[in-house]
Amino acid sequence: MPELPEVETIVKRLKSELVGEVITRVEVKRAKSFQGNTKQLKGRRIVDVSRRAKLILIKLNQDNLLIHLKMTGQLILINDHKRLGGGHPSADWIGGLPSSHTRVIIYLMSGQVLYFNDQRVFGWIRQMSDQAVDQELAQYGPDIINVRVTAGYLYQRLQARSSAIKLVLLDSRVVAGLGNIYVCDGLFLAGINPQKKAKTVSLSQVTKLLTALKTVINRAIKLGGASINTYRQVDGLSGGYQDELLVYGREDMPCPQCGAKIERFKQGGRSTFWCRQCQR
DNA sequence: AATTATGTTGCGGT
DNA sequence: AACCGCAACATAAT
Repeated sequence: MPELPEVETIVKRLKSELVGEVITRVEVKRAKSFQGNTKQLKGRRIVDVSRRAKLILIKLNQDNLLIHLKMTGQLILINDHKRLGGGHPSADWIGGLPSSHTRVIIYLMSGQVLYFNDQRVFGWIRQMSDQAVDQELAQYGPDIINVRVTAGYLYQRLQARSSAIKLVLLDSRVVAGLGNIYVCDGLFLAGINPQKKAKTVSLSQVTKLLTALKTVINRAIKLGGASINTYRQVDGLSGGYQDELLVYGREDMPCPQCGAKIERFKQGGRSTFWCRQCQR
């Protein structure tokens, strides 16, 4: 899934394209992917698009559409059946649209069409009231790039946890927006062993860790996210961070700092990539 | 055929 | 309570 940088990239583009648009029709091709009343949504105006954690919030003049892309969700916007921004067709998205992975199609008054593709069908679009949205979002800790996340805050939260630092960073109740890619790369950049118990990470290490996490996150935002597998930007093109990965997905390749082999092992059922020389 | 996959939730056991 | 491993969701690629 898209992690924070990928969702942020999508949201920025959607905001500039969709604010002021009016929904003319919502077509649900897979019931599990959409919860709401499609008839009610007809005629609703999009007043804002924003991101919180890894969620996309499309605010309407009444109600909201809250979207989670989970592992394989894509939001691709087509203008009059031409891909936004032009360019020639490529392998940058999964087939023509709608594709066999298209789960929901949102038609807009201007003629633009928003496709929600989701190969694995873990993602969803939900029509929700303001109150329901607040309730849903309240369970998340602050975003990793929120100014409220200071080294002091993070240190305090880590102190309370005896599990491995890698696993605690993936806990969205502590900080939101981080996923496997950026946690692996952030821990590498900070020189911290992913297996180190969270409560044993010193304040100066936490300071370094926070800087490292923000560095990789902001770099990835600048590059339009990491297209490892199915992630695509709103125009269907790939991001660029996949070409700058430090350790994620680089098992057996040389460490960018010391040249030792990057290793992989499982934590919480998921792959952790790291350099045992550089991360202590 | 088995393993892997950017996420999250929930269950049972310790 | 905190923590852990594992399964579940559903699909495709290697």
